[in-house]
Amino acid sequence: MTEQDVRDVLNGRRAQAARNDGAILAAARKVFVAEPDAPIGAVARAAGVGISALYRRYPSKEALLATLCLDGLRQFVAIAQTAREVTDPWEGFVEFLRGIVDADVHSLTVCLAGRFTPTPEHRALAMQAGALADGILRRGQQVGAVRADIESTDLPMIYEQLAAIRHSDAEHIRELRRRYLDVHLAGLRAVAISYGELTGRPPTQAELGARWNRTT
Amino acid sequence: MTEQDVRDVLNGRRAQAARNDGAILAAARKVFVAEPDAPIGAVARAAGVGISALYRRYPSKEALLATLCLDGLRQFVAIAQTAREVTDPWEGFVEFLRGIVDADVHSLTVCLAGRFTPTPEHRALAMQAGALADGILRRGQQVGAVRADIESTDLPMIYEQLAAIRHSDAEHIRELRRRYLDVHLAGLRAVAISYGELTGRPPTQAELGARWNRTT
DNA sequence: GACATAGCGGAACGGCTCATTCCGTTCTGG
DNA sequence: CCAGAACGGAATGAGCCGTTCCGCTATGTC
Repeated sequence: MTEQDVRDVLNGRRAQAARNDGAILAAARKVFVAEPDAPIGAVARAAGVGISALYRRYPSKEALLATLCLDGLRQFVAIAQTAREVTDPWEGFVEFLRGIVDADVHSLTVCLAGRFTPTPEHRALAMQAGALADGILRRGQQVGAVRADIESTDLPMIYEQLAAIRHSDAEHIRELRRRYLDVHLAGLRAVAISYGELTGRPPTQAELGARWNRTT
Repeated sequence: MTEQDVRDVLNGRRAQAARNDGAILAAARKVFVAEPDAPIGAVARAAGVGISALYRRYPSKEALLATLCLDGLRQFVAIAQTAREVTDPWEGFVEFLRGIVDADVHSLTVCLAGRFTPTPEHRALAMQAGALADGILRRGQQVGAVRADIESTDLPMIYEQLAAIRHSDAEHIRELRRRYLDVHLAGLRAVAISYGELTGRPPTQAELGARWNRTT
């Protein structure tokens, strides 16, 4: 058994399949985060496998999306729980938002919702996620760090706005999102307290102008 | 002639056609702002006309989009010029952003760009629009109202984020966008100056939760 | 060493959407 | 009373995409 396991790790049909499991899920995440209604063939290509390798694991596109979304929700909960451990309420709030935005969890959850029939598990996790976020927000408000006229239903709108930033490659997107999250945070800070310098650089003229250059 | 003109205004094939001109453009604006790649039939339905009425005026979907975008750019320029007249630099900056967001100009311009081949006129107007916005921003910064680490290429990202808010009906969307524009403005105000209370109400739980309720 | 088969790549299929065209009808302006 | 402008909507044809199917390979077992 041991010897076989070792072989399985390196080559062997079964090991390859196991590796494909991860590759497919990772590719799906990348593809669907970038383009929520990408064709399923794009996922296969990104994973470097054929379409059938994909259908062997998920009976339909919908099932794949549902799985992906479930992952996203779990990630959301994990991020929120980590942020809750931070002692300073404001710091925790900031870490929470940064975590959500960096991991692009919003694209994995809300942007995918509506494209598959949610299971009770989806709903339960979504509710838990909401409750956690609510707690983090309230804690920040109670110590006067976060402005009081924000409600927990405002938070998804913040993620949504930041998730709408979709320029070029993933690396650059993260940088831009962090920049504008800083603006949001400055706006969310309780009255008359500045949050600090912006991080990252704004987009360049060339990047923005690219949209006007189609010639086909 | 006079008598004929009067009749034209009330009924008459030609008058009906003239009215359709406006109806079609208005419908197209409404439809494409809400859903940038809506089918052209949706525009016809929204305008209450047949498809051929539409093709009589525009040789293709692309031509319609190009016209719409041109309108949007002109509107952008008009809004910026009005805002520039405002004496107080900060007030002018605020009015500018509010105007852009309320009129959903971003959806008419950038969101449509890439869906048609831009003409030189598009490019020229886009450049003029950019220059105007740049001036409004700089003026706000020079008097210390707008934080200094913002650049003019940041502005389109602000519109883009706000344009991403697309819940339910137009009325409600405007309210929400104003609310979050307030957050942005608070974040854009120069250090240690609060911008004021949020306007509008956040989305309700029910609105947000609707995304998890698909059962098909 | 042979074979049943898990796992796979990718072509083929069928349904659907959508831009565009076409045709018969209606009504108007002269 | 008619030529034709204007129109509504069905027909067309292309393209996209989810899903299925088929032939192949390498593996694990007897």
